[in-house]
Amino acid sequence: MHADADSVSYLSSDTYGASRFGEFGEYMTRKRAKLQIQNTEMDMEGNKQDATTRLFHGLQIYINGWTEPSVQDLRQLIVRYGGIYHPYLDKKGLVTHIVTCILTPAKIREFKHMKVVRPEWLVESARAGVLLPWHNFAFRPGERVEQTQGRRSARMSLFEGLASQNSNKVATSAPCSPPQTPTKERGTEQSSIQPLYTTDPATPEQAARVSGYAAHKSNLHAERAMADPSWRAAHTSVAPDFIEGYYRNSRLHHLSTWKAELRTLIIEAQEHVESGQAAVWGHSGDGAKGEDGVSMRGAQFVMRSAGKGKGKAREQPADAEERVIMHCDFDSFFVSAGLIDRPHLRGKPVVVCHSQGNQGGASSTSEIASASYEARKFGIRSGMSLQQARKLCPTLLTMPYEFQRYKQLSLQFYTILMAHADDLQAVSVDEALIDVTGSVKRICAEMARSQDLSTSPADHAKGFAEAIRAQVRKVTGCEVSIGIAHNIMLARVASRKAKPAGSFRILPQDAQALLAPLDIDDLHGFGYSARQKALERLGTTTLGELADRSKAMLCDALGKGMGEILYKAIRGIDDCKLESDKPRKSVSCDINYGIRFENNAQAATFVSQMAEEVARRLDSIDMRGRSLTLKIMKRDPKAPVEAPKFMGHGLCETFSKQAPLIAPGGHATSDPQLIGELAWRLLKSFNFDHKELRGISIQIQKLEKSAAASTIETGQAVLPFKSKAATELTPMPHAQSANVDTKGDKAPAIVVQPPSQDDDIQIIEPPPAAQAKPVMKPEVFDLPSFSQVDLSIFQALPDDVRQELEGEYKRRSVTPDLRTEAASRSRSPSIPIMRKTKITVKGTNVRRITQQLAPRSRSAISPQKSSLFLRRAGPSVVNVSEKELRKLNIDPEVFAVLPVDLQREQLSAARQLKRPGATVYLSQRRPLKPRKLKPPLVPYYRAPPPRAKYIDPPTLKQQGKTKGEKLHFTETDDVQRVIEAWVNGFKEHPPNQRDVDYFAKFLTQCVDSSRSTDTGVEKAVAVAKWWLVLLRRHFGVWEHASCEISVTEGQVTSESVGRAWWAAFREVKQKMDVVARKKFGGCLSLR
DNA sequence: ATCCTCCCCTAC
DNA sequence: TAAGGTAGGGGAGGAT
Ligand SMILES: Nc1ccn([C@H]2C[C@H](O)[C@@H](COP(=O)(O)OP(=O)(O)OP(=O)(O)O)O2)c(=O)n1
Ligand SMILES: [Mg+2]
Repeated sequence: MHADADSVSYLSSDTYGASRFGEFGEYMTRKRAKLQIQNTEMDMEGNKQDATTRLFHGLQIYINGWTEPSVQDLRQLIVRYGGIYHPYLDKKGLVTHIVTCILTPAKIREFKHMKVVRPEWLVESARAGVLLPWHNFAFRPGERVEQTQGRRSARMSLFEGLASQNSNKVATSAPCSPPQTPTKERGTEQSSIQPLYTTDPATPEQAARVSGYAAHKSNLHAERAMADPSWRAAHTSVAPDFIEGYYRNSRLHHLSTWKAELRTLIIEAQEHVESGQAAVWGHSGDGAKGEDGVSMRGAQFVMRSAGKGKGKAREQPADAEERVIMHCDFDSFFVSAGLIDRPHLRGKPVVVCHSQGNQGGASSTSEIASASYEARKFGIRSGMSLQQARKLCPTLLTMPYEFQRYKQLSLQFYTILMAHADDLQAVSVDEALIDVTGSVKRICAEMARSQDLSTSPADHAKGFAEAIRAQVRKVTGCEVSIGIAHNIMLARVASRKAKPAGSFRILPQDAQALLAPLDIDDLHGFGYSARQKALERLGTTTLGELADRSKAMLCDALGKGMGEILYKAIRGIDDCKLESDKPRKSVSCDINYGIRFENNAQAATFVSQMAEEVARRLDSIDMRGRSLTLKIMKRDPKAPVEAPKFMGHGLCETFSKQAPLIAPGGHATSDPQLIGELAWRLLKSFNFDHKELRGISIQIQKLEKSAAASTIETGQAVLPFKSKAATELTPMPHAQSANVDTKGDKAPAIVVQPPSQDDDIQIIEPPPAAQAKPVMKPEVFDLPSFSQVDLSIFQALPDDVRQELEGEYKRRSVTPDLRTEAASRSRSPSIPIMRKTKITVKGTNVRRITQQLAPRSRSAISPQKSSLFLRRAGPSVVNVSEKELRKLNIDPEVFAVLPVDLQREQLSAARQLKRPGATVYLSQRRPLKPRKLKPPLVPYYRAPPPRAKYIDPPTLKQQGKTKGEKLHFTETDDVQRVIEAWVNGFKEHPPNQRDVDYFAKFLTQCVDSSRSTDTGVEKAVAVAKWWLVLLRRHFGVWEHASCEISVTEGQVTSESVGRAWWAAFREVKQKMDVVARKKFGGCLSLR
């Protein structure tokens, strides 16, 4: 597809920085030619999309009895043209028209006040390409015509409204929309009820909107199951491990958790950039808990430039109209992810839900998380129950959840976005807002210079978006769509317009016209309730009609805040800024599913388990709270004991109560005991019957950073072990055998080295060692405590610096025990010890050095410690003057701490680079000023893209030791060199399995041979980390790729090579873990 | 006016 | 079988 090639040029030209995806480079020379093509194509983008696919938009049709054409055909027709088909008439409020050929007298009476039409209406309208007046086709029983009046209010859909400026998308797709604002299936303005897609409505009002939902009916499956005491004991809230199992399977839980994690990662990345820490290398060990690779914790992103710095004023206010905001969102994310391993299902109606197999599907209340665009043509949406969907499409196919994969794809996605964005707001696992004002500006400037073709900025913004899309597609195999505009609200509107698989830009001057046909709930933040208020109090819900209401009127109807937002939105205005750095304000744990208690003790136990869960979450982010809110869902007296939804809460009344949460000293707390007791007290105060409880939520507010955040608690973990063996994976039903990731080892990796293009600098990657990350992920054993500081490095510091550091540790009541590395705490992770304080010794930022000392860096740097670091204050061991270093923008202080080989690497790269514009990440002595223009980069030259030429690769054995027996790399130094040579030698080839085995054997022996001493393990871990560093350096992007290694003959791509290396890595890591588990009861953490 | 509590709403 | 979680904006109405 040419779009691909063209867009690639945006990222790969020397103008924007070569992409790390090697093959992009080959496009460079053809840049201009391609631009021509691109421009031509864009001219044609005005092509009208087949607007007829929205012909029946807003229609909700029930087909009565026998018809000609058949019901099946009519249903296809309806959904094909954007209408909604109702298999039942149980929700008359939803249905706009009844189609029929024959009516019994009873039916005639029943339908007297409804719009009853003949099938020809649909057929003829479809043929005409326009919706004909329905009354011309009104059904007349006998001779008599009962003329129902009313016309379909032409509520334009988002897509109709924008049809004429459609982007390059596949034209045949049905419209789509997010769950809360589904394509407007509601019909007329007077009586329409908005369908709600959920499987378990909590109020009668909601229930009335759910098609096929009868609130008074019990779920028979559930009744039967609940009648069995042993089943209850095992599968409801009284089961001992209910919470764990529940969360493991809850998509919404994962969604929420990922979002919070992503926000944290973004904040961390910003902090690093701002502190001059540029690229930081860290990575995840494995999800410490049974979570097993689902957590994003430990991942890291590298931000291209400091976002709107906290505190610092944003450099250019950037004329509001000049901002370029992109809303990037995967197309049917869960489905797309699932299709990666199921290419045969592409193009079919598919959904992701728990219920698998087509057996129980007919009556399944399983909720659909995501529907393919093909499925959407049938009217299937996120949130629907499977049974409901099956009625709409009997041939519907299902796929299971693959949470781990979603996480991986998301990290890859974010990594790419981070490389291009000036600022980024994480919206969801599959969705982000990015500010690319600076990038686009640069592109425009460069384009204007390099060719006198004066193309408009719009073209470049769109081209840039396509380039990003192409890159994400290449790395993830999934489509994202991108909406572009000068503010967030419009970018969101644009992205919906862009879907699927497209991009779309809204220009300021077009905004109002584009918005006019939209409905109020097409706007982010406006949903059902706002729409109802607008309808009731203002008489309309379309933006065009609301445009003449005064601001006061809107505020009156919707409240001051929302009214003003709407008033502006209608005019294309949105002042909201990207929120990339907002701190969390609450932490909660909600469970409103499967709650069924038979006695008070069970309820009490459950509450205390939930309290433990919240406490865990608080600890994991080093927070404590001063306020607790308990929220309860209690069965509505009118509702059946067993809700229609299997184990759901059904119709409920909700209650909440807040109370101060106070620890003994009057302090904030995260103590599970205290939280549990308070929550239980509050629950009891309601005096509810335990049998009626259907949902419980504990929420902690008034958060404070825990004091322990800067303290080191003593704990047990000495080595970077996981505290507990990775519980065995529950492999996804469809787990690929080749996918190592789904086996025991979570891909230890999370750090995808982002392609850092888009800047006027050639691609360089950070030398892993150089950016050892100081900030430890708040993870159980991974603490940047003093005790973990590499003493050899510490001691190698100049005296004054070391003393200052010691003093600082002491000051923080951290007991620096220079004799042992043992101390470290078990839980509450810590914060970078010197996060807030900047300590300076002789003009040197000590913090940075401290960071170099962090354990992660130690091992990331290289397996060998002392030998390499035995140099001190001097500029470096390598023969270079401090002056030259400074000239090269290398901070001598930091340079000094690097291992020799990296010093050399860095030096030669910097020398080779010697491009004036290049900023070196280490050069942050000076106030890093030009934030966007000079993103902190690292003077590490990245090898050119793989070439076709074959290089006889060295083998492990060649490298050093005699082959076979007694693997004696006694010197880690040797091992390091061997690995490096190995990886370097095979950069363009997958590793030999024999070498992998050999290496695995060596490492497992290291682990195994260590008994009382930890030296063996330490060595093994260090070596593995070094390997990891090398792999990241060369194949960073593929780290999270799924692992099927499809090395089809002859087809050796950089991707297949990368994947093969990662697979090898995981294989070895797994083997090491097996031994480690046996010996130490835990996995090895490579943090 | 401004806060606090108990909601409701929205989003993914 | 199924796994309807969560954080944050905000409004109504009472306490201050
Ligand atoms: N009610 C919902 C809505 C979403 N999701 C999950 C599954 C989706 O794949 C993912 C992203 O949500 P989107 O709203 O972005 O929907 P999709 O990505 O599936 O489709 P699209 O973005 O193309 O509209 O979140 C969910 O589990 N339940
Ligand atoms: Mg999406």
